[in-house]
Amino acid sequence: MDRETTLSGPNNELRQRATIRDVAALAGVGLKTVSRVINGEPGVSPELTARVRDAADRLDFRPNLGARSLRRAGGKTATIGLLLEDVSNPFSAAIQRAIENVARSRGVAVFSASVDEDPERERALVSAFVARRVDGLVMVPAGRDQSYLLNEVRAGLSLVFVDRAPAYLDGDVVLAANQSGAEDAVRHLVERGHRRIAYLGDLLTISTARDRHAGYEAGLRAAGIPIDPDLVRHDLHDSDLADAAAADLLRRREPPTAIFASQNLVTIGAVRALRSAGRQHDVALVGFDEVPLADLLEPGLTVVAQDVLEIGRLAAEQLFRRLDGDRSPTVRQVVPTRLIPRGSGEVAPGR
Amino acid sequence: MDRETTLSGPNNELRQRATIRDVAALAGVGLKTVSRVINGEPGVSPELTARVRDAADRLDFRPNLGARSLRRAGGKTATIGLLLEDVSNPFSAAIQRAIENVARSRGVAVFSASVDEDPERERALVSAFVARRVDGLVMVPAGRDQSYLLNEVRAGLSLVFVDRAPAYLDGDVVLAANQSGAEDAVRHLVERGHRRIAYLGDLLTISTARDRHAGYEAGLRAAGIPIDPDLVRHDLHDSDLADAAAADLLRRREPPTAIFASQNLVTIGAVRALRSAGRQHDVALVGFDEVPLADLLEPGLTVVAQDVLEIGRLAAEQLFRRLDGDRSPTVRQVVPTRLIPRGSGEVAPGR
DNA sequence: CAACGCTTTGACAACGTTGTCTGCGGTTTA
DNA sequence: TAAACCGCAGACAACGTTGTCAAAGCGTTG
Repeated sequence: MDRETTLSGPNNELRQRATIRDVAALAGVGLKTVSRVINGEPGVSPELTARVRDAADRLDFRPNLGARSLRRAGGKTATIGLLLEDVSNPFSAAIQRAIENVARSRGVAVFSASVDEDPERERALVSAFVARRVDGLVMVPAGRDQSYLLNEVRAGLSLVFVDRAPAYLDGDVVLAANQSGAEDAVRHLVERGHRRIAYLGDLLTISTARDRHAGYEAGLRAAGIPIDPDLVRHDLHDSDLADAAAADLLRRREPPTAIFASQNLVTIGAVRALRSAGRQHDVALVGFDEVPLADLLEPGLTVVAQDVLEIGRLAAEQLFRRLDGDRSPTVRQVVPTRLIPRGSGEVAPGR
Repeated sequence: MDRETTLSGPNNELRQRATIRDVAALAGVGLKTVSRVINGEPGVSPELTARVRDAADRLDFRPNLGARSLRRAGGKTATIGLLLEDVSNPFSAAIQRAIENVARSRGVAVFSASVDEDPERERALVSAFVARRVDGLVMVPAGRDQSYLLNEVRAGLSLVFVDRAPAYLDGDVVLAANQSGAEDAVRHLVERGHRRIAYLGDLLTISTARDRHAGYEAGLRAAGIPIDPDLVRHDLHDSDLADAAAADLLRRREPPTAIFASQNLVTIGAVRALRSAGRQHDVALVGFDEVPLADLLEPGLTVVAQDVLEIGRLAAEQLFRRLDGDRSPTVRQVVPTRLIPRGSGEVAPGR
């Protein structure tokens, strides 16, 4: 078979993309008639409809959505933007996928971008998406102040926050039960006899980290265990920092008998530190958020799992509800977490 | 501090977004003058420039990029599309991130979408992106025939393929050294004395899977080992299928002493099967492509790693080269793989 | 048979922006 | 002193599409 087509062949002249005008000319009808056929509007005779369809096919006509949304009332672009922490981390990736699924069913295209915890980048990306007139935005806020978005919202932008609540702005949010999930983790450890439970947490600028830390403290308080500030480490934003912090804790005179790691990468760092010290079977570990292959480690990794796909799905649905005209007061949706025991969280206090 | 802003407050009327016309009116100048200031074109007096800037700020003016690209010559939208297998798998996510990094530096926004190995969806997504007039597309082809893209390319769309070569279309490609990487894996196992080496592979419709399979066969041939079709399993597109296939192989009368798993999820399935059978220290395993936490498993997982970020980066750079007007013949860039021994691939043949 | 109504069609303006071109003062040059 | 030129400003058309409206054709009604 000889169907191979080559871009450098003689047929390579770049002909302009056909417009509605070209189609009209070829079909021998007026512009508006073509427009009507394309949009399936009624009131065009079967004969002309066929002629237009044929001409459009022949010219490989593709309506220009940009031009359309410029003209159409409301100016919807059937496009949304997604601001994530980092598209390549599994949490962000799962959110993105869930949102894509909902958007797909509505013929809406999705821009996505990584904010990398940089407030300036957050603003720049919002600006870039607004310049492209996205209908709405799903975002994980990074900065400490989202009030700058008010103007956009007034101008008609719909907005839903995921994973973290916005600051200085009232908006729809979908997030995990961070505090109660962290409390569950601590209770789980306390029930197994632990009293020296360390906390390893992400950047304190991140509201989710603060919530989980609050849950950690609440869990200890509920058990009547005093909080030992020496067992608490914040601002561990990657797994190397977490590894180092955990290693440091393990070297203390009175090391913790259990660790609560409040995030993905932090958990991985803690696993590494325990491995290096050969303590993975002595010191208990519960992580917040699922880790890939957690069940294949030894011991299996006990985690407080978030239903990330559900969080993404709810966020997308809330966004589309707003896009469909829902003007009711803002909503805060909390998705429950689930503690999954796999071994590491069931290690008893040693000695 | 009382900066909290509420979307349901009295200031909530939706005022239209300001246009260049509003800015011109407020500044008391002509349209074109505003346009010049926005675009930093020379030839506007400092005084008027200041007036326009001020008016634009006051109205929170954001130029409409859609309208701009409609008018501007060439009609570039500073937007590209990305078609991946599934944004939520680590390979796709890494590609996406690498491409975003390059696009970011050029002020280009990125649409992304998951094709899920569905050729119809591939076409639908291309269509959706073309309708939005993306300047270019980076894609992992899913269907068996990409010749339908020729019309788009003629109409000026730039196109780069990643991870797999297109079929029936000549286009730029960036991919890993699939065949030689697979050969390396087999050689590694042969050197440790294995002769019964199983192959677990992804869908044969995927060119990458075919290439890796070819590498597997070449590796065996080079070692003078006859190919045993009973040790070869294709079309394992998720880790459950791979798990089942591996379990089945292990139950055979003459089980393999080593397994080559030709893809991410397949490798994970194989790990699970070895674990369930308690054979992870008897049967060697080498996977193609990195697996998260591979170093934390026991034994550590030996893999042929692809430099995914590099692949993504090269693809994006090639795309932008095309967008910048490069019309040279199409290029095929092959990124070398690297075998990372971590334990599972160094298990000696048993008994 | 005039008046009306219905269906089908297309001319035209407009969406927000920028490329082209012309106009206006003022200066330099022939 | 006229001619040419400069720097600056804005009027206008156009990009590809759709909303509005009017016209044309044709049948129905009083």
